[in-house]
Amino acid sequence: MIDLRLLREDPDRVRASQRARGEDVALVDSVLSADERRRSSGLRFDELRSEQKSLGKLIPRASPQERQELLKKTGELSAAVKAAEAEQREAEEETHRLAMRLGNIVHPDVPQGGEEDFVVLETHGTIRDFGAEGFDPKDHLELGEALGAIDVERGAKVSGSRFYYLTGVGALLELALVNAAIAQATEAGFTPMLTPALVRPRAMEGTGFLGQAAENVYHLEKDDYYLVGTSEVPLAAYHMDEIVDADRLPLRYAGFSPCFRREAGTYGKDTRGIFRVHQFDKVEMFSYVDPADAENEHKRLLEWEKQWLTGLELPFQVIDVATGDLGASASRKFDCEAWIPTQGKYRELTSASNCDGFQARRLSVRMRDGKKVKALATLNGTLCAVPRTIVAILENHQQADGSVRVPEVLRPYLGGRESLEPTAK
RNA sequence: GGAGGCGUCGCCUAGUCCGGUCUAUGGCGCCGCACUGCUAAUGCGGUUUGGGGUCAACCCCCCAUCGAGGGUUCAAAUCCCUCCGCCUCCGCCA
Repeated sequence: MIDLRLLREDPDRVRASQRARGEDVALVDSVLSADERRRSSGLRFDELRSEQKSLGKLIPRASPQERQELLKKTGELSAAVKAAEAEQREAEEETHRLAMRLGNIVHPDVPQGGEEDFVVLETHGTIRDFGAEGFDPKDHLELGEALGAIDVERGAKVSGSRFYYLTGVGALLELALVNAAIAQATEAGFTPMLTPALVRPRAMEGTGFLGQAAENVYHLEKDDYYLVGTSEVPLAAYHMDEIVDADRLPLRYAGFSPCFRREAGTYGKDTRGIFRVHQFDKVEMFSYVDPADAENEHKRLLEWEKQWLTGLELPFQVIDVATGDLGASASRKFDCEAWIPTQGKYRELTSASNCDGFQARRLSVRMRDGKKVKALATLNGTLCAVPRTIVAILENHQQADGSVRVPEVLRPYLGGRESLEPTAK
């Protein structure tokens, strides 16, 4: 939810933001008028209720005639109060319902446009020239199958398309990645967290995933649980309804959880291998900070992601995601995209979002700064989304003989192994 | 799945049987002031959150808030109903 006070003071800014996102601009005025109705109906209720209370207090000590009179008056007031209360509540719900549909205010530096209009901020690492090395790179699935690391056929047999098994060294590789990622995050001061994968509607809605993103969320109808698409959800909701003392900030958590995504509307996209799947594990960084520190924290998250990818020796670029591709809750988003040799392009591996107070207001997470209580800022950034990282590692570090070199940072977590070798079959 | 208990403004807690004097008690913690040669002790005052009014700001005022929602009533922390959460015991099961 955006700051309604800001909306009242500077509606044009909110309109501009909605327009940039490609969302309904008229919604801004609907929210404004609903909010005005909320204010005036609340005022009326407060007055009536005040009168009713003060008269009611006189009743126990009143003389019999006075009592008759008072009962008559308060009886009439009672009906009026009920009506006013109903109207107030209705206006409040309407305001909330409409306001929840507004996306976050977009940061002024975000490039305008859609998915293709991102701006490349940085490029890191060197793309290998396989031609010069004298062989054609194999794709991650071919490599993974030869290593006995990935089994998508049985994944499909058991669970359908976009499911997979990680087997043998594939399973070990995931565990190594997760351990290495958690180690890096812990070193940086994050608290490691294992989080629930099933959450209630409020957590899902508060994090901003039940808007346009709703079609990509699994829902267990019988129990009204949602399967999280990222541990961002349980981490954002972790401090729901709490007031955090300013001197405890920043709070940094590194969540590890399975992630579930319906991938609706992606038919035919990335169908081969494990680049785009319905279930995967991910290590996610999540920060609660003072809003004044949010932009700096955003940069810090990005730096940790770059450190991670650099350690894995992957060539990648950093992009500033355009307005139309931000998602509801981010005011700005940096993605790190790793080079995928067989696709000949950079693909998203990590994503760092600054949500400002958007999630915090929806989830009622606030901070106490001296006497004042205000919404704090939340940010999140991927550290390691396992399958995509495996894709990038296999393809970028493959050797002519079909083996895969293990980057040094991972070796301690793979029993010192320096390369993954194809299994004889 | 079955039985019982509990949920009060940071934490603990009084109040609920018997509706109004609850403007929710007291303690701890915290903040301010005073005092003492110093951080201690003591005294006094303050200290839920949200919405609104007024305001340059502070102050002040009003309304809501006793897990959530409904009901009864002129009036609900208190009575009734539903739901949620936590705890204990039993059964079953990783």
